[in-house]
Amino acid sequence: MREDQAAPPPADVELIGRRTPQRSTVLGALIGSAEFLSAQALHLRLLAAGEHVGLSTVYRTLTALAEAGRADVVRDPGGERLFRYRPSPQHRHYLLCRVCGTGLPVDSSLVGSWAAGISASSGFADVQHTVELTGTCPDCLREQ
Amino acid sequence: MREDQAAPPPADVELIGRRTPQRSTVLGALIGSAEFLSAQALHLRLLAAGEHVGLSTVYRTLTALAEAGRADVVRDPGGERLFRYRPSPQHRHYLLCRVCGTGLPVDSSLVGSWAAGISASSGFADVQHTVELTGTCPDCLREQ
DNA sequence: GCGCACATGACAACGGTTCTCATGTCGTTT
DNA sequence: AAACGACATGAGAACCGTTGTCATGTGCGC
Repeated sequence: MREDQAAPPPADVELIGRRTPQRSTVLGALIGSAEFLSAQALHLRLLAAGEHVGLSTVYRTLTALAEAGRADVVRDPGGERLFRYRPSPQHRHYLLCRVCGTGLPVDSSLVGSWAAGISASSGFADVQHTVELTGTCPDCLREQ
Repeated sequence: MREDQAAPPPADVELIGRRTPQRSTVLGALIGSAEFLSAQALHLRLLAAGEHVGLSTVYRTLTALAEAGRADVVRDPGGERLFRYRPSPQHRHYLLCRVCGTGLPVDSSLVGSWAAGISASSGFADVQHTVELTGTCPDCLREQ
């Protein structure tokens, strides 16, 4: 972790559903993080920053955000779900650092068209794809 | 499920570690299934077939198989791990039916070289990739 | 055949996520 | 401004896949 803990409440970012202090807080923390965060990690951050938001609420908010396409979700090797705010509405893929969690967006148009081709030639309908790249980022590599 | 329940003990397939009836049974069931199976589903199948193998043993065997590169592992949307026997030693990708679980191997050399390219240009080390395609297979599509 | 390291299985423990439900509050309507 | 109803919250329990524990069993090299 290397950025701010408690992001100020986002002024102009659209919330989902009702505007409540808790949702603003969760969304703010998510936006304030450049890394992928688990729901629990985000919850701990908020607690550490003195913000009292229930774990259930964190889960609910993150899940809703993901469903609305406002967050990217990824699964770490342990099966935990990691969230990251997505400013742009398009489908993205990331190269994720296994050590610090930093996510580097990568160009995946190639994978997209590959998946589309598979979809067409296989006869399968409604084909979705998930691509996850993991590695060790240069920073973390240096610190070993 | 559309194939045999209790596969006969595999005669000539190399086991991992000691040759025990339980491992033969688990491996046999895995080989006998064309679909991806969860550890629990496989365990249930064995019970239904009258084979008494402990759930722990099923997990241990499948995990060992996966670590040895003898099985492909995939995560379903719920986070559950699905296993499938891998006859050939190479890295594979599958297009998975969300309804029946059937896995269709797909040509993924393109993705492999794409990942290798990303790896080289990003500065990340030890880059691994997981690609999961899911859809509805023609059979299941027809039955709706 | 002996012995021991490895394997097994019943069960408990664990960790992430979701559910429950009583209470609180946003925002709209009068 | 007050009231109301639908939605949101949070503490804790429940859930579920998975892994650990440990006493007992057994494959296999000697």
